[in-house]
Order: sequence, then C-alpha cells, then structure tokens
Amino acid sequence: MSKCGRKKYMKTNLRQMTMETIDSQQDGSLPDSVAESESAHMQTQTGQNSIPTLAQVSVAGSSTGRGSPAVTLVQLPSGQTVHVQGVIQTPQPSVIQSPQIQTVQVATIAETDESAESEGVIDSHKRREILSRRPSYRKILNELSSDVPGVPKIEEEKSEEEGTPPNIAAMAVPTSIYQTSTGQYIAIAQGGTIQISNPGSDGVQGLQALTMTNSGAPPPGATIVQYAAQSADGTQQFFVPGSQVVVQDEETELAPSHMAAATGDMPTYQIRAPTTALPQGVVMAASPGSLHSPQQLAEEATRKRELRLMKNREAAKECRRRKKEYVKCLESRVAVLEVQNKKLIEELETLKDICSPKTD
DNA sequence: TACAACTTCCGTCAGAATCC
DNA sequence: GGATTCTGACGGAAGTTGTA
Repeated sequence: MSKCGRKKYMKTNLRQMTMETIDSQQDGSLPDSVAESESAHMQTQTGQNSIPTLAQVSVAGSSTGRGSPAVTLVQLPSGQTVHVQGVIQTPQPSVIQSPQIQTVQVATIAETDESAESEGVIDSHKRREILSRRPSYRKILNELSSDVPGVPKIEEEKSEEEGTPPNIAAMAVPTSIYQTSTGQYIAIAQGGTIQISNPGSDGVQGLQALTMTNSGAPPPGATIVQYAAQSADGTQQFFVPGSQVVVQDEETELAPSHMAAATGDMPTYQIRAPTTALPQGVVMAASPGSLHSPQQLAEEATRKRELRLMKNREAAKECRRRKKEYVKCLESRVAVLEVQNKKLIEELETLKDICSPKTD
C-alpha cells in the first residue's frame, strides 16, 4: 500500500472507529481498534456473536451508594478485574428505579501503565470540566448526555474561571500567562516580574519569580513572551518585552549586570540580548511603531508567521489530546452501557421466570 | 536481515467556529 | 467584522511487526 493509500486507510479507520464506537453500543461489542488500544480499560469482545460478550462479564456490584460516585467491579472472562466508575451513567440496578447521575471512569487493576491510568482516573473529572469549557465540546458532551434521561446538561462556564492555571491563581494578578511545552506556566506581572510555575508542584512552591532589572521601559506594545522548549545548547529560554532573552541555564554562569534571580536550587535565568538567530519556533515581539524599513516590515511579518505557527502547533497538540480524551470517554461509555445492558437482560430473565406460569 | 505493511506522532494549512 | 482559536486533512518521519 502506498503512503497515500495508507493515509486514506488511516482516515477511513479513524472514521470507522468513531462510528463503531457508537454502533457498538447496539451490538455490545467493541471495535477492534478500540479494543486493542483500550484493552487496559475493558476488553470484552471475545467472539463474533453479539450476545456472548454480554454473558462473559460478571459484575460484582460495589456501588457506594446514592449520591456518591459508584465503582463497579467487573470480572472479565480472562479473570481480569476492572473498576468501572461511572462516567456518564451508572448501571441502573433496576428498570424501575430512577437513573443515578454520575461521571464515568474505567480503570484497570494491576496494569503496567497503572500510573498513567490512575492519573487518568484522578484527572478525568477535571479534564471533562476543561473540555466542557469549550462550546464545541460542550455541545458534544451535551449530545452524549441527552441520550440518557436524567443526565444533566453542562451549564455555561463562569468567565473568571477560564484559562487560569490553578497554580497561579493565588499569586499577584499577572497581565499575561503562558504555558510552555514542558508544562510550566510563565506569568508576566505588571511590575515586570516573571513567575514560572510547575503545574505538578504545589502552587506556591512551584512558582519562581524573576524581577526584571534591565534599564529602560519596554517599547509599547511589546507584551509577547515566547518560549523555546530547548535550544541547541541544552538551555531553556524565552523572550520578554524589550528584545531580550531570558535563558534558563543549568550551569550558573552569572551575568552580574543582567542576572535577575538565581538562588538556591532554582534554575538560573539570565536576561540576555539575542545574539544569534532565533531557534525554531521562537519569535520576538516588536512594537508596531518601531518599524521603519521594509526589511523590518518583512522581519515583522516573519515573526508574526512564526508566532502563528507556534501557537497553532500548540493548539494542534491540545486538540489531539482532547480528541483522545473524547474517544476514551466514548469507550468508557460503551463499557458502562454494556454492563448496564447485561444487568437489564438478567433482570428481564428473572422477571420472565417469575411471571410466566410453568407449563409442566 | 531486509523489506513491506502498518501505526503513531507531529507540523502545517485551510476553513470553520468562536471571541471581542 | 476582524482577530483568534479549533479542528479536519494532508504529508512526512520514525517506530513496530510480520514475513520471506
């Protein structure tokens, strides 16, 4: 198969995967692609028939009760036990009872990527909240919820909650917040203080502050800070207003007149003038009023393009991450619905046995 | 071991969606 | 209505897997 053919195959596969994920709610089986990638979550497809899948999953209902997130233990045919924590809807204990509203996570016990999975469980609700902030995803999630009576719609978000990294919320009100490709947050405060926050650490401890001491006010309009994950010499650097470069260097080569802050275990940051060509993906901010020659205009256009490309690069990464999250959500929903379907069938059989007169 | 088929990830572009 | 963000589509690179 040619490369082009492969691309088409992949795209077709992706569409099929999405459709099959939805269709599988009807036939009770997971698509191969999903089952393969999500075998750690719940792999229930064991045959071609649609019914056997339902019959080979045993449920040890360990619901924690009304109002709290229920976790259902599911025994798979292979002996593997999985925790099924409600994502969208919990398996209904009875057709008579009203549905309970929950969120869903499927986690596997004793998995090799246990840490990643448990992290997904912990952050699932948070991520769903993040997803719900986007109107497009809010719509999708609402469509998912609309299938199930009793599942609440996602309400409109409060504007003050949007876009603020949790670790920076308690600090001085910054004018700009940027997230690096390594997950760090960089906040530029009004006074020129640069705050660097590691999201994994405590909100206060993860913050590092740099107070810019360089003389001269930055040119008006130069408010963009760009970050390069790693330059060729192994340092991290980003750019601040005033056509200067803040470089993180593991070796503490201090530049006394420009050094802002480097004490203790903190990484060293230096404010330098950019002496070489900018690394890929890094652009400088310039004041619109400072452009004079056509060459400068061309450079400005190039910088704008680089900035746009870098933003789009990050946006694409985030988009792909959200898409994966969305697919996982669908897969989790399939798993929960399968369990629910099995219980309903069992209950139906029980009722049939009770109600039907014996013909002996 | 070489090779093809396949998978996964990434950057970019273009258009849609959303924001202000 | 322009600016910004999001996302589908495309193509390339690198890794994995099965096979002769």
